[in-house]
This record gives sequence, C-alpha cells and structure tokens, in this order.
Amino acid sequence: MNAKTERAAGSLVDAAYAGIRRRILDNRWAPGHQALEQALALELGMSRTPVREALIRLANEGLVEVVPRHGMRVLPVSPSDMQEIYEILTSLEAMAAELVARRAPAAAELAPLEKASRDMDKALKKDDLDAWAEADERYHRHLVELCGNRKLAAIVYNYWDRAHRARMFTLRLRPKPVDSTREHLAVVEAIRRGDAVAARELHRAHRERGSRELTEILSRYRLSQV
Amino acid sequence: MNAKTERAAGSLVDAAYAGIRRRILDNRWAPGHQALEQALALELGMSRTPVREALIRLANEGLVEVVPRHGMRVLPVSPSDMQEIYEILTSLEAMAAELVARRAPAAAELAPLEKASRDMDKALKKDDLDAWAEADERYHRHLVELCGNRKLAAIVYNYWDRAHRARMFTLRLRPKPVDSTREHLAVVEAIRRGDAVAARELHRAHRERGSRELTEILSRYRLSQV
DNA sequence: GGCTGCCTCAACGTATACATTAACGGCCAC
DNA sequence: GTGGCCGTTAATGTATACGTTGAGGCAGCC
Repeated sequence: MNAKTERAAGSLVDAAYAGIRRRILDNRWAPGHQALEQALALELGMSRTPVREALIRLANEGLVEVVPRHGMRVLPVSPSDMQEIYEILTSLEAMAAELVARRAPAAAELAPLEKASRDMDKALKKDDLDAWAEADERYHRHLVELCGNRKLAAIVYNYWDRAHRARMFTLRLRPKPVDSTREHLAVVEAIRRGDAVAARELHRAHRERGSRELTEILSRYRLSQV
Repeated sequence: MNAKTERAAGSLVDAAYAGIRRRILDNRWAPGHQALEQALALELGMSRTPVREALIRLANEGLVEVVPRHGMRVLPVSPSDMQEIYEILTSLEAMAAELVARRAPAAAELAPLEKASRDMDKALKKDDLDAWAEADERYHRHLVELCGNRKLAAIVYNYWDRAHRARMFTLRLRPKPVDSTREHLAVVEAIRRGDAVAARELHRAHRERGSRELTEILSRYRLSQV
C-alpha cells in the first residue's frame, strides 16, 4: 500500500488513521513498536499535523499510546486485558442477543445468522480456520447489527479490534471450535421463539466458554502479551 | 472560570478539553450550541491547534460533533439515545456487580456502597434531590470501581457523561426514587453472599426499572432532546 | 568502577501561515 | 417576484515555524 492509495479517503487525517490502524491490525507493527510523529509523517507522506490528529483517535480507541518524546507505541494486549475485553464483550453481546429477540425480527433478517453458522461448519470440515474465523465474525457482527443499538455496536467493534491480534494468534492453538456452531444456532432459535432471556443467557454462555478457552491458551503458552 | 484557571492543567489540549466538556455538562452550552474553532480558541485563550485536538477527543466521546464549516456542535441526547445508553449501562453495570461478587471483596470495600445507600435515604427524607443524586452516583461509581475492570469502568463513565444532562433534567420530574435504596442494598447483600448471579440480576433489574421510568418521563413531557 | 550532575539536541506542544473550498448574499434572467 | 448562477469571504485542513523541555550521553567526582 503506497501513500497515494492511503490518501484516497477524504482527508489526510482519515488516511493517517486508516494507515496506522491497518498496520497495527495486520501486525506489521507489532505490539510495543514505537514510532515518532515525524517518522510517521514521512512514511505516510504528510506533515505532522494530520498524524497527530489521527494518533489522538487511535489513542482514544486504545490501539496506541502516545508518550511524549517517544512517539506512539503500539499497545500490547495482555491476558488480563483480554479478560477485561471479553467481560465487556460477553456482557454487551448478550444484551444484543436479548434486544434482537425482543425486536422479533423477520425470518429474512435471521437468515444471515444461520448462513454464517452453516459456513462455520463447512469451513471446519475443510479444516479452513481462516474461513471459520471469517464466518464466526460475520455471525457476531450481524447479531450486533440486528440489535438496533448503534452505540452498543460501536463499542463492540472497538473491542474486537483490540482483541483482533490475539484472536488471530490463538486461532491455531485452540481446540477445534466444534461447539460454536451449535451454540450459535441455539441463540438464533431462542431469538426466533422470542425468548429474550434465553437468547441473552445462551449467548452469554457462548462467550464465557470462548473467554475461558482463550484465557487458558494464553496462560498455557505463557503469552504475556500479543 | 477564567482562561488562567483553565490553563492550570498540564497542556493546553487538556485545558481545552476540560473547559469545553465542563461547559457542556454544566449546560452552559445547550445541546445544539455551535461554536467555530477560532471562537473557541479565543474564548479559551489559546490558538486553534489545541482546540482542534480537544475537539477530536470530545467528538470520539460523543459529546460534540464537528461539522466542517460550522465548527463544533453540542450533541443533543434524544430519548432513543437515552434508551441506547441505558441498555449499555444496564448490561455493563450488571456485569460489574457480578464481577464484584466473584471477587468476594472485604467488608471494608463494601462499606462505601452501604454508606452511599444510607446517604440516599437521608437525602430523600430531607427532600434534597441534589444530595440524593450525588449519593446515587457515588454508589454506582464505587460499584464500578470495585469490579476491577478498568476498561468497563471507562465505558460506563463515558456514557454517564452523555446522559448527565438528561438525568439532571428529569431528576425533579420523576417520582421520588424510594425503591432505589432497597435495590442497592439487595445488590450489596448478594455480593456479600458471593452470589454473583443474583448480584448481576438484581442490578440489572434496578437499572431496567430506572430506564423505564426515565423513558416514560421523557415521552410524557415530550422531551425530544436534552 | 560506578554514580551524579550538566549539557546538548531533538521531539513535542503550540502558534501561525496558507491554500482550498463551501456557505452566503447579491445580481441577473425569466 | 422567484429561482439560479456567480463572486466573495471566511472557516477549515494542512504545512511550517518556533520555543520549551526532557532524555540520553559524557565528564567529573567519589
């Protein structure tokens, strides 16, 4: 990706934000990586001003830290960070499932959830973990979209970003996620019945299980940060 | 508050952030209020640069919107915003209560919760609604602090800020909050028992009731925004 | 040899300069 | 009178300038 491509977005601030964020999520800049404002400006082909403004956004979103005299630093995600993040996601996504059930959406709106779940199974049978992760993310994303609470969705997306690297990293270390599909479909079924409490609790249990597995892996492999 | 006082904080950016935020939360700048960057800079006694950087933070936090050519605009909070916010707070604070119960805190850590609850009762008996609101906030704040999840706490604080004006506005329109104290103490009791699920569900019920009352008031008084 | 204090330098925070561009008002045609 | 076009102007986005200050190195002292 060259500077010209990154400029495509409206403003240089947006370009800087997108460029830096991409580099972090793609793990091109590992956790702990530091870069001075001037260096960033040079790499992104702009002056320090838009870089600074992008860094403020990224710092607010918890992806980087700005240390005076040391530039920005890509924040690592420790196991305890992951636990905190999963507590937040568990709580908010469970609420999302409840809200979806209360809204009693049309069958067409639920179809993508089922398709995503089926795709997870297919991917699993082919041992294609990347496709599995994509379908899993699609399921969760659609669920959160359907709940109608945009602010809640925005928080969830933000924390997904923060946990992204760790998820990618543990994807191949964890046991085959054979239970996820069934749990997803159980949530959908509860939504279809209009059973908001069941939807909430089933989704909570689903996330809690995922959280436990992740935590266990991180501690087993002594991954102090990702 | 003059410019000099606001400069007290370390950087001008912090001063601008604090100054603008204060004006909004105190309702000196009503929802919808607009101000140009240059005007803000003049009022705060600094140049546009730190003002712009503060506005980015405030916009991220949802207090203002930056519209090119029209400067910043203080965002109103509509009833549907309030509903979204309360859904988030209900879910996260319930999780916080659960986490506190799981941590099995020492009695000394729970004492401030009980004191805050007692202060709410006292304030109510004296018909001092401001003192009631302060004690109520103190209870909720301490609960969220105790849960140990800093990121969760940060989200909660942010959304409290957004809902602050509406809470202050409806404080004197709502029925006397006679149930709150009992509900708070029930949560504390569940925490003391180590009954995490009960703590979570009691707190959820507490917030859901508050949310219902608030929503009802906003619609009864046709408050389309605060 | 290790530690402390000074000095240098560069990174940052802030101010200012400047080109761009959209809002607004006025003017003209109908 | 009304609607549309054009020019003016000011607000913004970005670049650049500049003073301040803290980090790191070096020398001198214990």
